[in-house]
Amino acid sequence: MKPYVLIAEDEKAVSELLLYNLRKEDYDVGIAGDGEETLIMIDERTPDLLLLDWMLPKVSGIEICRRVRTTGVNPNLPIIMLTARGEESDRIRGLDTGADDYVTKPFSTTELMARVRAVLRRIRPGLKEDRITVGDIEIDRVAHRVTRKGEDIHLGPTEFRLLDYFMQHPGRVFSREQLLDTVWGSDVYVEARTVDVHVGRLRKALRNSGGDDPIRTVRSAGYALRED
Amino acid sequence: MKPYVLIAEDEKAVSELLLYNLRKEDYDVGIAGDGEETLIMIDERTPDLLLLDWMLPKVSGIEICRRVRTTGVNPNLPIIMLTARGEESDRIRGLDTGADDYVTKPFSTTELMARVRAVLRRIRPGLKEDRITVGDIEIDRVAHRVTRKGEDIHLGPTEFRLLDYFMQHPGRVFSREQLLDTVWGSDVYVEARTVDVHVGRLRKALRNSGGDDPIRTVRSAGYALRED
DNA sequence: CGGAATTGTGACGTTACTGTCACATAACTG
DNA sequence: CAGTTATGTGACAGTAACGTCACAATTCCG
Repeated sequence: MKPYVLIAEDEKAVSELLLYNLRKEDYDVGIAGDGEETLIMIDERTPDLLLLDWMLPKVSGIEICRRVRTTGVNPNLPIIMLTARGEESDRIRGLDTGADDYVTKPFSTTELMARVRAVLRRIRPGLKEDRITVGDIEIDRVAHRVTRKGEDIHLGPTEFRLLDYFMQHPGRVFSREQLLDTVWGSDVYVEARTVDVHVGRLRKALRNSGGDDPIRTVRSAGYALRED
Repeated sequence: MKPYVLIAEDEKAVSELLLYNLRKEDYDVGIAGDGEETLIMIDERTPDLLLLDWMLPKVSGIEICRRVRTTGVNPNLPIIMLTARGEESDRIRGLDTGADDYVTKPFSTTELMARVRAVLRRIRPGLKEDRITVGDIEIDRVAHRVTRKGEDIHLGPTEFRLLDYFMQHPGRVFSREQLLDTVWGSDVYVEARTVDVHVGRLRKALRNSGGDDPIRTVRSAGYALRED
């Protein structure tokens, strides 16, 4: 199951940047805009990680941190503090209140994501990342494995990437050119018709494990994965 | 019992400053001056926390970090990296290698102490076991012994580490580069194809004790251990 | 130091994947 | 319905990846 990361952040721009990047790394994400909301959302579903702004309306980040540590459902809930302040006294206060890590705004997203991975790896060692299920098809991007109705399906590298891409955007139609750009790479030149052949191979492989064709041909537009 | 903190730091001034402050906060403290010494001291008495300089003579800090994570007596040993470098790429590399936290020199002792408290306060769930079983294969990391269906299997050091790493992440595919980084070490250069040969040897050894090939080749991606 | 064990690497045969063509089939259009 | 356009698919040849072997280099150990 995907790790659930809760963002408690007042600034819209920051929280949406985080949302975007966390989703890209395949986490479940929730956003709380102020302190009260944060406490409620933690109660509703215990996050695996809390990205917590120091300054939050209504209830401050540091107060939330303290409450989680002393009274929360999961007192060990990993917390990464976000703050605009850089003064040392505050940093120490943040860590001593029980935050596991501390990032100063403006932060680099790449670095923050690395910290997120570091914290989550600690909490859930051997975490199964990156699994997507659409209908009866499941793709495990880490194990590089595809199953349909539990049955294993062998795909070549290109077919795998193709399916992977479709499954990241179920229902959406992609032109042959788009698929070539993203699945093949923008720097190689191959005929557009090649996509047809590989879609055909992918279909064949998926058909072998029962069920009907999950790929929809959209005439004069491209292909899409059925949402189901 | 007092927590035992091991300092691995080349600079005398820094390590003595740390020693002084850690003792003041009532920790047991050990000091290792270079990489080799660090590895020996970890063997002698497993620390509760390692303060690890990035640049160490003989064996680099990052290499020690990696070894602790992949082959150490306690792969979950908390590590705080100390470094003079501040470049982002290094910071990320440090975190991704498995460091729990990261402090840039010159650091404030008060802040570092706060981080030490933060790390030690944290409870580490799911300590890595001495023994792992995947399918009919069992690996005993303490006794350095591998069995399949009860039968003993002799593996060379590299094959052992390779299998160990696979078994820590069953099902997950690793590229040759990843395997070289983690199993061989980030500082040695060997051909990627070397992995093939060792995987071949591992396969052969495992096949000898009956059963079929537990290692899955993922074309153009790498290798993985079958989960079973 | 010398033999044994372990590890690295070039060579080579084999397999699997890929892109393209040619033609068959299906879908649109008027 | 016939012509046109778009799509499906088998065949094939070129290529890259793979597994294994043989041997070289290195390390280990007495």
